[in-house]
Amino acid sequence: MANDYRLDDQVGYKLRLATQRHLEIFSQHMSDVTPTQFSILARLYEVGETSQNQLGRLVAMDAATTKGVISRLLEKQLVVARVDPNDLRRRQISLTDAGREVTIASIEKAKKITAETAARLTERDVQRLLALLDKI
Amino acid sequence: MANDYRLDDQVGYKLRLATQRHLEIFSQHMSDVTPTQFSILARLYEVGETSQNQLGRLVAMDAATTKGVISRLLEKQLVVARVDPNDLRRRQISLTDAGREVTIASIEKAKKITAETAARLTERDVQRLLALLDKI
DNA sequence: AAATAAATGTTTGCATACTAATGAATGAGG
DNA sequence: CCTCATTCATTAGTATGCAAACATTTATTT
Repeated sequence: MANDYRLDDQVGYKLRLATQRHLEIFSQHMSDVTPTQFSILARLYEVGETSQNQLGRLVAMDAATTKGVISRLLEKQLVVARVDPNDLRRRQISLTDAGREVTIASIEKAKKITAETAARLTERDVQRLLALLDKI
Repeated sequence: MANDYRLDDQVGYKLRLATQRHLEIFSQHMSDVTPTQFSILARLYEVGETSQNQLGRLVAMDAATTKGVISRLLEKQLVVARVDPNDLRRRQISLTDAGREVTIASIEKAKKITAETAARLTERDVQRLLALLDKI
């Protein structure tokens, strides 16, 4: 029966709504960079110079997706790319000085974003939510 | 300090990962329609003929986004549009026979998708997750 | 009632991200 | 050496999302 199916109670549907809400909060606080771009920046800041593909893997992005994100970050001059002399297929990506500044500032903003997204949740709720999402 | 920030522990980041996983499961089971398209179909099946904008609102989509989704459903001949004679701005959207069939079949698939997405969660976990996502 | 303003419905154009398919460089085994 | 499988990156095509624009209707004012 299709009558006992309620769209509003589906995990996927609610995931979309929650993501939507989070994106809205995100763009309010951080208009210069998208969430995807930010995650690349934050990861790059953590690990230092890395190959494009590897970097993508570190944030669970497809190589093609990573390519697009990196292109946009290059345009904004937040990162630079150089060909790895030891392996001509690879492009080593690293933060520019401007990129580092933006990243550090963005991380502070990101904390607020996370806080606002979880505003109606207790600290325990957040931990529980993260654990549940992990299991998916 | 930017050092006490861990990308992997952020709600937004994990939301993206969970969504990613869900999308993968979704496309494996339902390749003819995307999640967004499906939610429109499912809602349309619930409520019957509705204006495009109204329909979008019922699944929490922007009017512009809705337009795109409906266009694709029109191309696939799963829905039809007719101008509301009482209000020439409105386009009334309804399911075609084929659309109804696809929707009913898709709802069954969707149940499996939800089940597989939540495979590692208990029934209680799912309820908890839905409640937590709601609070976001 | 005509004129104007405000609200609503839809569309267009542009940016972002994801997928599948392709080309280039590398390295392992014959 | 080769050639073959693997890895890295890119290209082309599709879907979703938002801001701004346009068209129609409704409300308000004169």
